[in-house]
Amino acid sequence: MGRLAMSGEDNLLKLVEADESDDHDYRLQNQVGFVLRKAHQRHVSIFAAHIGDLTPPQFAALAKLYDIGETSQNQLGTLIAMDAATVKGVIDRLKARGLVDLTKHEVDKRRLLVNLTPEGRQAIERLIPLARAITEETLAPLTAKEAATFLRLLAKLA
Amino acid sequence: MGRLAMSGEDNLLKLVEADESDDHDYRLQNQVGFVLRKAHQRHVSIFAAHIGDLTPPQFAALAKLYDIGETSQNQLGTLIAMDAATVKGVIDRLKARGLVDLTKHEVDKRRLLVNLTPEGRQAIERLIPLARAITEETLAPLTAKEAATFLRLLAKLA
DNA sequence: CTGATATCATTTGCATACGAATGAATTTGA
DNA sequence: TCAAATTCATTCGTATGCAAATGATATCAG
Repeated sequence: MGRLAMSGEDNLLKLVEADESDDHDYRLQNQVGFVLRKAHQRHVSIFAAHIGDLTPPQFAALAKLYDIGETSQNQLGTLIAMDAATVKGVIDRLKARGLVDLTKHEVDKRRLLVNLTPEGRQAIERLIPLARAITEETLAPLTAKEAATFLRLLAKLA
Repeated sequence: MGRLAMSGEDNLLKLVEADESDDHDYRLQNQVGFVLRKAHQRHVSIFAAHIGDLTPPQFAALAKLYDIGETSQNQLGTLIAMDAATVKGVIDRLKARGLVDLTKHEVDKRRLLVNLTPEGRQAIERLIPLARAITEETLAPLTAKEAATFLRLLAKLA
């Protein structure tokens, strides 16, 4: 690995100018972090175009609750990759909209149990078909084979 | 495309139970947006471990200025994929730390020109080698061949 | 049993990220 | 030329995202 944009020629010059040329070989556009950030931005934009009244993290919380049922706020955060501070805000907003409700764990008084309300269940069932379309549109620049490869490699990175 | 996690068996049952089974086939972990978000989180974490005193967006701004020299704030935002409101905050913080300076465009009085200070130049030259290491570590779960494939497909998505 | 640890949740502070509204300056087009 | 449209920058509001500190509760070890 190392230099990503260095042609085969001009090696002598590169050696002579060493540091400065080396730095200017660095291209932001080729760095995985920068492109990852842009790809994520594009996906969020596609998501918003299909589902305007819910953010991807809010959707993730509902979808996970629909999948596994009642859990503690912290456990839910672990499952959808949010730290405690972030998940609290997401759940608070879902609660304010009546999509989840919160109850204290009877045995372990530290825990806050989160569950879908009937409205929340209805919402996620309505949204899942849209989410399938969002995934498809996000992957649309790739062929089916490329998409499969991409998802496999992305999963190894995440 | 469509259903991502449906086995070949149970098709009759699926048809009978239709909607409910269909919804429960949806797995958040397989959705490109969710995995993209997690991969991005992991990269930011690796970045922070190597470069603690600068965020990836701040680094991107410095790297781009180092690459192209003075530009307007808006143009810089376009080049590093940030909207006007976001880039303003990033530049304000870099200015507060003395890494960039701002001057008014003499001809077009709407524009705010951004440039590296000597300290900013020194900082980015020091950081670029670390950024190369960050890219390598982020891609470490992949073989060299996989990494090349991944970057090619990711670029098509972004 | 009890002091040390660990876990769950909350709060605060800071940094993206973006939509929408606003104001200033420039460019366009009839 | 001059009104309309566009561009650049700023501000406000809302929503992640994470580190660090705090408080309440639970578990563990001696």
